[in-house]
Amino acid sequence: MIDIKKAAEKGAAGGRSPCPVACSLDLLGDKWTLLVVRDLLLGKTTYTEFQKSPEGIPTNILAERLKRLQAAGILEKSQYQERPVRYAYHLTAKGRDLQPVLLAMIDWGNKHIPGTVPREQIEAMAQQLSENT
Amino acid sequence: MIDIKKAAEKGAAGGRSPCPVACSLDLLGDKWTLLVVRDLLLGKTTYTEFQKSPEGIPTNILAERLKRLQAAGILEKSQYQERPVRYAYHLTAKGRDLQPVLLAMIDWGNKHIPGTVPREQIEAMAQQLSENT
DNA sequence: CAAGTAACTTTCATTTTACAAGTAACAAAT
DNA sequence: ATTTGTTACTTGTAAAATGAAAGTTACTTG
Repeated sequence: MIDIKKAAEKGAAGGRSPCPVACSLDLLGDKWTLLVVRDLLLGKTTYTEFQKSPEGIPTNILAERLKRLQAAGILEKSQYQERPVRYAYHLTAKGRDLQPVLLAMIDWGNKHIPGTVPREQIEAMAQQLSENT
Repeated sequence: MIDIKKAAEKGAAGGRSPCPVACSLDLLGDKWTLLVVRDLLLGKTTYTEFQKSPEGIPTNILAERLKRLQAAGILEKSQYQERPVRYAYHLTAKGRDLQPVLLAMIDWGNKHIPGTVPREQIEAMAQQLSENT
């Protein structure tokens, strides 16, 4: 028998357990973090763009999440101009690898929550955003 | 142009926005809910089994999450014996449809968080649990 | 020079979470 | 028959996270 408690004693990535789901949730398990990742996958790059998303993320939460995601290596922050100084956020490969998680959530939402925007329409938005860059 | 703000006015499923990701997170976006779903997918069925998982979910949180997931139609609670009264929890079809989300998180965790239990080993555990029923 | 914009930070009331202990109903052991 | 154990919770409370609003800094535009 595989004893997950025993395996936990070794400790994986400092998480609650060595379960990949638990470890992922330690980083992504809240109401806002994956929405920021969603926006990044859609091609949004600036603090203000994230704020403008329809869910209305509180500005202090946004700042904290961006720091955490950067510390976790999911996104990178870069200054794209001086005077006035402006920053752009982009997903790393590690961050882009979260796309399957988001797609699975989109498919589940579309199937089980009536009135949700269909995946094709979301993919069309991503297309539009990357075009006007 | 697709105006997501306008679409939000119609309101989908009472969520923050009509985005399927946002709506899913309204229900699943925390550190514990998807761990309960994970346990259910692994074949665990009782309150005590959920409690015994290595992450150590607080008992009040577990009770609240089970109620929420039941109210959302993700799981069903049934009494499987009287004297003493005992309950079993099982996923509905809606709940089982969350498997792709969990699998995507497992794959991401395995790839990017060192020391996490590999998917094959988790699948083997699910097999074992369903065998001794 | 007043108003506006981007990117935050700070403050504080409210909500959620975590930890511990308690309860009820029954079963098994001494 | 009484103590001990098990299942399935509920209650209380301190600590942490969240949400809403206002403030800050740096710079541009009218």
